[in-house]
Amino acid sequence: MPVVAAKSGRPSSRREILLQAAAEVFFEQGYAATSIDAIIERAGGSKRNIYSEFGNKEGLFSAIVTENADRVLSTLAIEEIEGHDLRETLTAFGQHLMSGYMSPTLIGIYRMAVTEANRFPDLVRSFYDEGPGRATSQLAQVIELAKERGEIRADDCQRAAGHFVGMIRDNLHLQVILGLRRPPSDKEMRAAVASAVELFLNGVRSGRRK
Amino acid sequence: MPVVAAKSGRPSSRREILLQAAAEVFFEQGYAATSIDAIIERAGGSKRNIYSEFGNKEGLFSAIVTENADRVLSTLAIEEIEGHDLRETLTAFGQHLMSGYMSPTLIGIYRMAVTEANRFPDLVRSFYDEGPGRATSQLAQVIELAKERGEIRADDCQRAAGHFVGMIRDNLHLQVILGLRRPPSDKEMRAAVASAVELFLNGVRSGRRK
DNA sequence: CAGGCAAGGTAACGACCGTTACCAAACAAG
DNA sequence: CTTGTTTGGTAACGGTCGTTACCTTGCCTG
Repeated sequence: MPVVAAKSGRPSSRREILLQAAAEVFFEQGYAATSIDAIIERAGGSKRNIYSEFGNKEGLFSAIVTENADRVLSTLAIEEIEGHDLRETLTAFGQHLMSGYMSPTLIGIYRMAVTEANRFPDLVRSFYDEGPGRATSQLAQVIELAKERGEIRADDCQRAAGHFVGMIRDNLHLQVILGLRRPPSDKEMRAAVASAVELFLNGVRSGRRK
Repeated sequence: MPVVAAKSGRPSSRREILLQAAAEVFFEQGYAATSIDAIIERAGGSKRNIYSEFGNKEGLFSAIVTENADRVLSTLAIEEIEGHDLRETLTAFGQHLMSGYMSPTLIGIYRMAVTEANRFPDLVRSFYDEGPGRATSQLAQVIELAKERGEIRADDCQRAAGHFVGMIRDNLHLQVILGLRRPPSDKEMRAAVASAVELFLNGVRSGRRK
């Protein structure tokens, strides 16, 4: 009775194809509006494939979210907490953050997380914790260190970090999520991040002016 | 052949009941996962009601979004552009903005707009334009005036306004949208707005320190 | 080569959904 | 009271969906 976790050991290329096709359809149509037939139409083969590999529709969805999320959310992390220059660290982190948020995969997962929050509360919870939540906490550490070095003043570093990631998302992210515009180019992203960093730094910096 | 705009003149209380019940179910389950039966179960009567009043499911959905949005999005507007003190204006505006964003109605519409963007592009477009878009533009005007008065320096007022509304949404809005926490209390909202205003002002202010 | 076994395709089942045809009840007009 | 009309409830229809039973195919083993 292979109900659970169908043969996760074998690295099947078929599985990858199914996941890829399913992700595309899910991201376009949403969970409820996506039919297994539509996925198979894109992936080839038959429905029997999906039910052998993932059990059912929810299993397929969970697999997509967890596997893609693990891969994409890790890019939101800061690699070097101990950056020498705060402005450089913020800029680099902001760009990482923004290109992560703007990636098609994260856009798709984000969209689904919003509407399927009631159906998959655990998935959504871990999505937030390991993505935006962790990124914000890491940034808060960076800010805390800069505060201890006396470079900035901040009452609540966690809150300040939240403000920063909020500025990074901005209306740009909202517009992309709503399908009102395409993701920004690298140049646009750099400009937006630079502007946010400037605003953030000069609002938090203790002494000198640039 | 009453296909269009079924008798919009008469102020029917029945219509209000249907809209209310439908909004609740739509907001909870999403568009695709909501059945007409589920709405009727909550509103009473029979499906014939809905099809007489709204034509079909899409018509019902459009009615919900437009009527609710008109009412809620107007609260995002700034009443007095010519505020005397910038900090006061930003604070008042930020609180308006945040309580608007956190209202159950806007949360629900926001959730649906995200996933049904492909199905209702015009609705989503006008939702953004008349809501976040207009709010940001109005704020940009306020900032522009303050800049002309020499109170602040800002390269791009539209962008700065975007940063501000981004800070207002913050992770709080994201968490509420994802169903990870309940909307903040008035006290929490005031604290978050005050913090954002402080960060924004000191990053943009030309001369003095507080 | 023969036999068993896993994998995949086909088609069907039962449930549900949006929509509408049909009918009964309420009501207005004469 | 009678008749025509409008409103609202019932039930059914066509279609789709998730899921699975059944069967064919090809492969592995002896």
